[in-house]
Amino acid sequence: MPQLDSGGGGAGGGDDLGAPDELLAFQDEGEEQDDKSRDSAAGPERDLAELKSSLVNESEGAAGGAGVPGAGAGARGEAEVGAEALGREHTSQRLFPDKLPESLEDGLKAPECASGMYKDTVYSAFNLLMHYPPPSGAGQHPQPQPPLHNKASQPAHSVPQLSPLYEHFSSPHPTPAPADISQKQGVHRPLQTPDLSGFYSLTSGSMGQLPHTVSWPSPPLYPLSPSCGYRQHFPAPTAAPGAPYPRFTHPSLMLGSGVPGHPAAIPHPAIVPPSGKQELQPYDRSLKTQAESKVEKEAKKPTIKKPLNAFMLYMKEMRAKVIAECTLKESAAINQILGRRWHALSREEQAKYYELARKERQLHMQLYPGWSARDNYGKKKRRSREKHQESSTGGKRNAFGTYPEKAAAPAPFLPMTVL
DNA sequence: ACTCCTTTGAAGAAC
DNA sequence: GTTCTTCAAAGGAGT
Repeated sequence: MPQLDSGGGGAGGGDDLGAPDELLAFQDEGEEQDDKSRDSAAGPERDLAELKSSLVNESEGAAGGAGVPGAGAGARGEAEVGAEALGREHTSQRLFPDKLPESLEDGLKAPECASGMYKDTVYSAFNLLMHYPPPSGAGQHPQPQPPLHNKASQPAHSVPQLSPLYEHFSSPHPTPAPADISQKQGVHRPLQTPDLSGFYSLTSGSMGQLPHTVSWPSPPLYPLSPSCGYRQHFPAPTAAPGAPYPRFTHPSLMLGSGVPGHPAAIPHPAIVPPSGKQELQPYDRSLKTQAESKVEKEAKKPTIKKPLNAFMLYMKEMRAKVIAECTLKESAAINQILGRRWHALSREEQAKYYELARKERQLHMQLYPGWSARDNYGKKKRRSREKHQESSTGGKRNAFGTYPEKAAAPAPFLPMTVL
């Protein structure tokens, strides 16, 4: 179990919800980090960085090239020239990871590439918002608010919404919890732990007081493939002059009256109609017979989604950035890039997401005590077994998410002592 | 309208 | 205990 500080006693207190898989991840990352700390002469570190770079570019090459059949036209257009060549290079890189083509290496280390990745990495307040919005309780505004999670209301390149856990995680001063967060959704909720109470604490008013940016610690520079080798600036109509990063005003920050104690009436994001569509309006519903409506009610019983894991949280935050930087729109390609970036993160940075995910799970468990991931089994159509087996045994990763290359060289256990 | 793609992590099922 | 499967997000592409 990674020795994650729970943020000033935040999530500690005997909470043992940490996933065992986190250990594996941290073992891998930990080895790298320890190498870094042991040898600042940049020998092993450089090798590792290059290895990571090769991995990243391997996937990005695939994303822009044949690896992703439907890769976005933009990505293809920019990366196509080098993608195939890169792909060939990568083959040799895998075999000889310590030998990175000089030209590629230079390209990867180009300042403009690095700057495009993490230089502006920011945890904007709204960026961390509302994955688990505060359930409306006492003092709730009587007028229903428009749903926040309506995709149509969210511009394609808007920054994604994340949990207030993120806020809590990032903010040293979480606001106190509202008196009652458990009066919605008809779900019995046991007592809240003091730790969790803060995660529902962001009223519309208090959120408005949050700083617009919360910075990560300086992350490692991340090399960009040619497909992401340039920087596309964010359109920033609300950017303040001289601000290092555009200021955004997220709609959710302006919900309700803006008065503390008036949380907006936002449905829990983990609860969605099976179809993902809006429920019928009362007028329409009245046209249905009772039997029909009963059947529909059964069919439309809201689905409680799984809590997001660390990587999902990371993806949710970074997706918009990758889209902007790489002019990619296809999620498959973006996810490949994000997967590589995830591996390129330092373990301290990953630890933040693991910790956040752990709290998400804890919160989810408290919100839905009887819920099981099994409840959602079968609600998606299964993929063809052949394809899935191919992907899991075809040299990518096994069921534990480890890659064959890594599995061949098990890393020694290094206790997690970050934070 | 629905499924696939693609990623990692978590959890349940199957052996 | 180990291995396999499913689902979580995302949105373009294909059926």
